[in-house]
Amino acid sequence: MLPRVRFAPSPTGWLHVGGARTALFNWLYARRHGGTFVLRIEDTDEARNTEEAMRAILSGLKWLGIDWDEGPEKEGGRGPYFQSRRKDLYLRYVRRLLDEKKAYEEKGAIRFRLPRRVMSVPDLICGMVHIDLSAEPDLTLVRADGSFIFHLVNVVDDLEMGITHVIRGEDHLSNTPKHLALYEAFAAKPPAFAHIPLILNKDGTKMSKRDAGAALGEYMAKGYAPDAVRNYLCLLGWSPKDNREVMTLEELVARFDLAQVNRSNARFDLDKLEWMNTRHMMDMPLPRFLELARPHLGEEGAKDPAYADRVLAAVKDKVKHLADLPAQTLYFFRDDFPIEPEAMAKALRKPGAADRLAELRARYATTAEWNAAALEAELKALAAAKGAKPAEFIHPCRAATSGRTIGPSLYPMLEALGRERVLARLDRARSMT
RNA sequence: GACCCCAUCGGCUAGUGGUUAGGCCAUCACCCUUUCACGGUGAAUGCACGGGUUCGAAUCCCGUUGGGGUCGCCA
Repeated sequence: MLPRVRFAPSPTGWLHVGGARTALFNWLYARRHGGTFVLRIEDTDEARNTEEAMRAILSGLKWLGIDWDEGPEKEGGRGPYFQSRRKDLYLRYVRRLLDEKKAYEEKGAIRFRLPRRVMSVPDLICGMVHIDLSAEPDLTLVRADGSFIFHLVNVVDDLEMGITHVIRGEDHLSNTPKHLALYEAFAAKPPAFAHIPLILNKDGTKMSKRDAGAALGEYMAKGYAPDAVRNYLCLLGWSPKDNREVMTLEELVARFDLAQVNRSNARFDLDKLEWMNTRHMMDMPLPRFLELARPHLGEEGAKDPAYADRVLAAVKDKVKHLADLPAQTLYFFRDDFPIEPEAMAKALRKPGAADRLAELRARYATTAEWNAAALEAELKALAAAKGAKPAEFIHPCRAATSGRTIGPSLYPMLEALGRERVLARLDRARSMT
């Protein structure tokens, strides 16, 4: 039987990295085994649910490349996929428990009689876990106001939706015996459970929604590559066991399985995510980079899309975060870009810089082919002819054309800027040396 | 507090009785170099502790300590 798994967030806040990774593991498991990934919205807490949070969760999942086979915007045979629209169903299950005296009413609420014995949870990751329910208080299923409690709806939905594997955070492990008791009361076969370790903050405390860096939206806004965030998240609690770290989506799908999921919690390490991000930016094909980067360029990029793409290609291997793009590429789009003090001091105000810029300007004015290779050959030939090191031309040229001391490789940068801009800027800079 | 899970460099991890305990991030040094990066080489740093089992434990068992989680009419 092909697996059916689900991610069941409650729309009470933004998607956080822990939830994102849980979704990812479920999705990966489904894709790896040709199963079905269901997205179910657990909106039973009407007071705290927001439409905004719902949209944030969906867009976060999509951003990570996670699609669902059944769920919101994609109705399947087991819907509806919002718990707020399944109340009749829950009521039927509760009535049945009431009829069979397995539940009772108390102060208007309905409570489930927990079996007072040791329950065993066969967990795919933690092994067999025995938990004694003898001292546990009965489980409330329905509030006095008639709304339903998580444990009830979660179990009923997993049952009704034919979920075969419940992959969720380890924080649910201790509650699982109660869920098992519910399955038993419904005379139903429970799904397999796999409790994955939690993601901790850098200081080892549990990462929760409000912690710094916990919201996936932050990474989306700062312009991380989803390929990198997804890859990094997978490496928290899972390992392909062969020292491979940088992997594409396809590679992750091909390698992922529950058997290689760890039992111990992992800390979120921003430094490594940064590294992973630049790695992915450099490794990814240009078309993919353009697709991710274009939206971050803003108005400047929209004026001349072809030029914008050339700019992006030139800076691709140097970008840390896509959100930095507007500031980082300002000089490509505006002639009134600032000349940084450091560029002024270290390059333009050097003795002989003005002459070099003039010589280079003359040379570039007549360069036949305006491309990186030709520009490099011209500059080096000029340097050799003047008995100077290429660097003595390179640094003033970079400062003059970009106003900065750091940036992409010079020749591709000049090629992208185009002859007209480069010559004008070399002229302008001479008067500032 | 009770119960549950966990424990290898600072972080993420490989390792399932015999290894010089490996890789990646971060750190430091050097090399490469048109800047910044990238890349390369090297360094430093680890099996939480105590008992067992065994010819032999990072690996198996028990305990201690530490960390995390759960005990809601939150999910």
